[in-house]
Amino acid sequence: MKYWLVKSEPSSFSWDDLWSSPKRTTSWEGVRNYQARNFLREMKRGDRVLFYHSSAEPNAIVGIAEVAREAYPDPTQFEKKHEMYDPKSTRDDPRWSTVDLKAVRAFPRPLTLPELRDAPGLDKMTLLQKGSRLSVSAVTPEEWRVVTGLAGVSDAG
DNA sequence: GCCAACGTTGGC
DNA sequence: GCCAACGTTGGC
Repeated sequence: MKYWLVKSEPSSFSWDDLWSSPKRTTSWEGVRNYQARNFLREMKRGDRVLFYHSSAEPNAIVGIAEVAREAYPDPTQFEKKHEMYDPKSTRDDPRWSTVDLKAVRAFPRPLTLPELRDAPGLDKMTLLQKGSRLSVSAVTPEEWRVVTGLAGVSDAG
């Protein structure tokens, strides 16, 4: 099992939005960055995913989700009227992928960006790198252990 | 609101 | 293939 992190601006889609979705699950549509897309394509059912609120008050990891469905073509790339429509993508060779994410558990409290920056063992974490804008990133098992430890949760699900 | 950092586009 | 210009992200 691998570990990941996804960012979302809560003003567009928050942890609470995920939690209140049918089956606590949503399709993670709209990723339009190749590196992030490649990570989506690597995800396996059951992989664990940290859910991060960006441009938020506070900026923080707020919960754990899991991969409920592995990568499939992002339908929004074919919808002409959709904001994320990509005229260069074809049905034969879809350019963009999405996965389904399911909320597993909320953190007891948000684990804020300053706390993450202060934590020993997270200095290499993609989220914390200067200028990192990647909306989907890989998390190492050690980083996962540190983050869930700080949050005071086990990963029992 | 500012602006550094980044990814993408397009002219050459 | 290079790289300047541009648009976007996202912390502050």
